[in-house]
Amino acid sequence: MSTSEAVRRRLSAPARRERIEAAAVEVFAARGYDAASVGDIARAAGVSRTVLYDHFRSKRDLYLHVLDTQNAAMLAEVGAGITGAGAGRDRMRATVAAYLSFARQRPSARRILVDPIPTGDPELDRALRTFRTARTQAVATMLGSDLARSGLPHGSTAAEVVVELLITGVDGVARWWQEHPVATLDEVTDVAARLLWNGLPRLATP
Amino acid sequence: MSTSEAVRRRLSAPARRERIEAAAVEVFAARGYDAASVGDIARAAGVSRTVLYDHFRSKRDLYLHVLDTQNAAMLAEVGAGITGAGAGRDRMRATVAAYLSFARQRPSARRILVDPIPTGDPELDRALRTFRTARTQAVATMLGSDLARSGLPHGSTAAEVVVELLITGVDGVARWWQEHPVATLDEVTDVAARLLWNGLPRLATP
DNA sequence: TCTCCAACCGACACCTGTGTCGGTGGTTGG
DNA sequence: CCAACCACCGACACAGGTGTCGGTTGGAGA
Repeated sequence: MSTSEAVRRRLSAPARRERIEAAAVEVFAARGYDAASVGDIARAAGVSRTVLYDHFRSKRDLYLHVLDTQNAAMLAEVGAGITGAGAGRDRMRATVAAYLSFARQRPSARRILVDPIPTGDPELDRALRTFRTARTQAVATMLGSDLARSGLPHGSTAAEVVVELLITGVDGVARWWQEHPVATLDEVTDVAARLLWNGLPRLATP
Repeated sequence: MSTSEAVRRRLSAPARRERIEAAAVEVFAARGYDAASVGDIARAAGVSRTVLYDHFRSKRDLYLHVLDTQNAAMLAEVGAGITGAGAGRDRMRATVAAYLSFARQRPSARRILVDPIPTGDPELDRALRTFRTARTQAVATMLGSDLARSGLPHGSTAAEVVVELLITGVDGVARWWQEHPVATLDEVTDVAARLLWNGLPRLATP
């Protein structure tokens, strides 16, 4: 232990790379892709600007890499929170809780992945769209039986509208929660899940 | 009538200003504030770049003006579509229909006003936040009686969560509709309103 | 301890965008 | 018809961003 981690100035390439990615997540989330400069990210990573180019081909390359990593993290974390079994109602509640929990712990990741950021770059927009449709698909299959029971066949307009409203609505709640952190996960989850399952007039019924 | 409108090259100041604002709405919506350049907007308005500075102090000034105008238009159009009277359920349906209709007719306005665009500029972000809370307030008062009947007092956490989920969820549907224009306003409105009023398992019941 | 790889950086070239200024010519009221 | 106003523009100065290159030095393996 001749060189403690705190004193070490020169990191190994993977470690530095990881720090750059972490910094990039924050800066991209805070300012958006276009407004975030490589200089900002490098400074946040505690390194000179050119070091970034030793690890990533370009700013766009870094961004795509960040998207990939964060999307995988989100799928893993949210997916793990969903118990496949149980009544539809409990499954819904578990999913909402998992997403809200993830969004609370990694607000920057949520923002980068979910908030619609127009970049004008075809490749970047395509990547974001791909992630989004994957999420939609996942939710659609999760709710498949419940939707079918309500007479909404898979792929129908009505089913797609329902799924879209669920996803964006819950994400909106996540955004609200981020700005009002006093509320507890339980109460927020409860209200959201009950609204979606019972409807507005029956919110009080469990 | 020596100079017809089609041949006229030199517009009056207000007319030119209006065209610049219209072009700015499109460009800002397509690329976001930071990535949209004054040159892009000027070209879209069919005019040289410097003309823009004869009408607006700066790019930021133009943006704030655009936000103001579009927000007013949205409030007017959506507000007009809401019938104050009627059962809570019908009021909800009318509001959803009004918003979806607006979003369909003016997709760029919807995008600029509602999609969360991080600019990093305090004044701009503050303006957007102001518009957003105003919208939230409007929806909250509209649903006030229904929320109270469900035991959610005005201003409570639960009430705010419900309102947030409604707004963002319906906006998500608007976004979906924009990318799937085949669906009719009636069916989309119907599904969204029924989901929010009846809950997922009772979607089929009218 | 010595050596050598690679993590790191300063300086440079280039591009794109914003905002300014002086001038030019279409348009219109007299 | 003509003179003055003002809508319009080209060219400029400047700021800030991206990506490159050659050199420097920490630190791990011998």
